[in-house]
Amino acid sequence: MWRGVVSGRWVELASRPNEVIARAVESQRDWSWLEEYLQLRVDLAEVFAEFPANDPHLEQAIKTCRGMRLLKQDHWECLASFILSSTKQIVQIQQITNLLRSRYGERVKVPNGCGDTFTFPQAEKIVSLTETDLRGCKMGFRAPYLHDAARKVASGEVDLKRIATLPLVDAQAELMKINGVGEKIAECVLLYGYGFPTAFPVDVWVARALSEFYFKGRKVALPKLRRFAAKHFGCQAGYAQQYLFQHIRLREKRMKASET
DNA sequence: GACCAGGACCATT
DNA sequence: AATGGTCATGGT
Repeated sequence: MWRGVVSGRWVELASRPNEVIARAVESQRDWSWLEEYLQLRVDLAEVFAEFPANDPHLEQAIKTCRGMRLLKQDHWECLASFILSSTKQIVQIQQITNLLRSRYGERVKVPNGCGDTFTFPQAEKIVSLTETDLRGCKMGFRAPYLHDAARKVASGEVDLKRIATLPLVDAQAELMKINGVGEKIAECVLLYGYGFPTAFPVDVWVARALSEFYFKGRKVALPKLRRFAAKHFGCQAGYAQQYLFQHIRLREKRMKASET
């Protein structure tokens, strides 16, 4: 079960075979905001059909991560979250974003008995904060990066809506105008926030997976990995990336669990 | 205490 | 085009 805030509303999700059970605070006559977030109209079979043929690692990933979908997250929240992600563990990223929410977000209605819940603070709100405020949320050297992003987004110097209309390379260059946003974070935002299907972020986990699966375990430099991915994974490379990422991380978790 | 975490940036080669 | 140091903070 998952609880969170989507489009400013509290929501609880439970997954069942071939369906999702959702609960909101007030009755919803229109769930399109959630269908968009979960990308429920995407036909996974059509996505997998675009994967390279005869790739046993992708086939294995499809099995271990069955049904997994890419989300379409809020542009600003996605950008800010990935700026905060650099060389941080995922649980720590959640800790930082939760601090930001509870201190500077807006409270949302929750069902009786559920804990306090807040929206992710808007760029305009982040701009009004000092670097000390931001460092107080445990983000360390990422504080000036987040503030620069908030300033450029709030002022319109970086137009997050317009980025959706650009070709991939131009959209990436636009995001990289922000201090603290390099190729990897830009590709994350393009994939998880905008749904560019060929965006292929290469983080430490994906780099490991690519090296192990496609380069016989040799250490391969990032630019070379990116070039390989661009030609090997095709027009749904983003989905391939997410399946490889989740596949290798689940395997790691199982390994650690069996050590004890 | 060393080492690493969904990196970016800067200087150097 | 690639390598190395640095940045803050917390977990193992």
